[in-house]
Amino acid sequence: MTAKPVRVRFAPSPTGHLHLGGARTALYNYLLAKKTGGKFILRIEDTDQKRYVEGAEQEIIDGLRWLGITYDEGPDIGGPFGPYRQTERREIYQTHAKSLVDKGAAYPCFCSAERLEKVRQEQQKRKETPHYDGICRNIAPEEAARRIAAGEKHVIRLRMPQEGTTTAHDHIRGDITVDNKNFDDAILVKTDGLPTYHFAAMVDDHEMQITHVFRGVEWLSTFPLHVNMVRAFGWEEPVWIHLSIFLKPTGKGKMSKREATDALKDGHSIFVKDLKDLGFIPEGVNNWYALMGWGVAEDEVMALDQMAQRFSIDHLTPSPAAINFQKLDHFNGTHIRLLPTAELARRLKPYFRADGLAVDDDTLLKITPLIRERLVTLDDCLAFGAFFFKETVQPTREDLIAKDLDAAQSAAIARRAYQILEAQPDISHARSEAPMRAYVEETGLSPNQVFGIIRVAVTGQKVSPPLFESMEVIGREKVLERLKKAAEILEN
RNA sequence: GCCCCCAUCGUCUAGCGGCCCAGGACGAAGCCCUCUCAAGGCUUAAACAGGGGUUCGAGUCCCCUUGGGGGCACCA
Repeated sequence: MTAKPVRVRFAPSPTGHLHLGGARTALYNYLLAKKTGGKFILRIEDTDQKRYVEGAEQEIIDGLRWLGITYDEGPDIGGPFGPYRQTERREIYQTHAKSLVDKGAAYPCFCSAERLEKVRQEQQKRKETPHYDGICRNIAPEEAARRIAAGEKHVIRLRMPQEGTTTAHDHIRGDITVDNKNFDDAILVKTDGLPTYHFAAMVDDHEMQITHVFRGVEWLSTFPLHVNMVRAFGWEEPVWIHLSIFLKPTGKGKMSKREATDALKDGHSIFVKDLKDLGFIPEGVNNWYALMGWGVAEDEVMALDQMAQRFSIDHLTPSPAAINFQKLDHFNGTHIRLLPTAELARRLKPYFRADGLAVDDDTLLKITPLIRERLVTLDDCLAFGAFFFKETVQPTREDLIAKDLDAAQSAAIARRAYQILEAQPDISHARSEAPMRAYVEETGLSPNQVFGIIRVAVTGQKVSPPLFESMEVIGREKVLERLKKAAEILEN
């Protein structure tokens, strides 16, 4: 493939949360730019004032930043092809619309939305495909100019060819040929003077010198329309790549609002913001959705820079992909284990803090290697390590009783463990394990039974990081104290 | 209804006419390791939607059927 530097763009509309599909489109753009030494642009498509959501643009920016998908030009950082918000580019669209009208490739249409709606309903009643009836198509330019000058409300429509076919080329799907009679004369500029997506996107992609366009398959049906527009201008076409959508885990249909809520209850989400809050790390998240639609033969675990090296638009797949949250868990856990200890500790800290625990860095650094391979998400650290930061633990009597033993026997073991450990000069892993194993030997019980009692006594839970390492971190004082308390609980 | 797209293990995918009795990953099952839970190692089960062509030869090319998805707005 070409190593020529590309100019690519992610162009979301600020109408909701940044989700998986958007993030993946952004990622592929970013990857291609990095791979070729090109530029990646963020452009905000905010021409629909009705659907505009306050804060959505910021969420997109924050989400991309968190994911590590950085852009070279964008609304918040500027760039040589700005502005990067479409509402700030009105004049540019006006100019281009005028040039198209002058060429006769577009024309003003004075039909009201109400009339069009009526026409549409009548067509549907007659079981016809709804379409614009084209009555303004043949208004003489002079008359149109007069009506515009008189202040009559109008839109600008593209004069689409009414016969023949249009063939457009998609990089992963090949040629797509459609009969031109299936197309309406699409609206380019709305009554409010703002461009529609169709128009604004084509104009901006040209103005910003975009070489490759990644977008969702929802644009595939209007693809020939866009190509016609670009050709009407006489512009060079970019390489088009239509990415498939994500299906819900069952593979039947898109994720619904309800299913998104259910996923959240299960600790998963299709929204970037949630994923962050849920304790997923960008490395894991990126790796996960990158591979839904990009086929890699082997060695699937990759960081962003490795992905950029290996990325190719020739290995993108056209078929829709069902979301698999189990795989997200896998990638997340894998990338957590790949993090250097100090870095992981740094990321874990806020989760302990949020739980109201007094975290000291020294302890945090010691326990990080102990809990690391047990984490699927960052907030799992609480389940495995919260007790390290607590003064006391509250084991239940039930948990303290080992399998096949009774309370008195278990208490005796706790007492004996106390004596053995107290006799040691310190409670380091090296010092504690050997005598304890010797004791297990002596009793004829299983390590599981004996260590189980001590684990519950010392950590307050049945599942914990390795016992001896844990005791070393907890410290001699507290370990002995907790052992004694456990014996008392059992003896009552 | 009309138009367009898609189709390999349960899921994500490799495969771009012979290298494939189809490879990897997640998940599942079993074994090993083991103080719990994990992590790790090994092993197993699991797929070319169906039918026609083209070709010496098809998962790979063409057509049809079926199934799935998307679109048919002064929304993106």
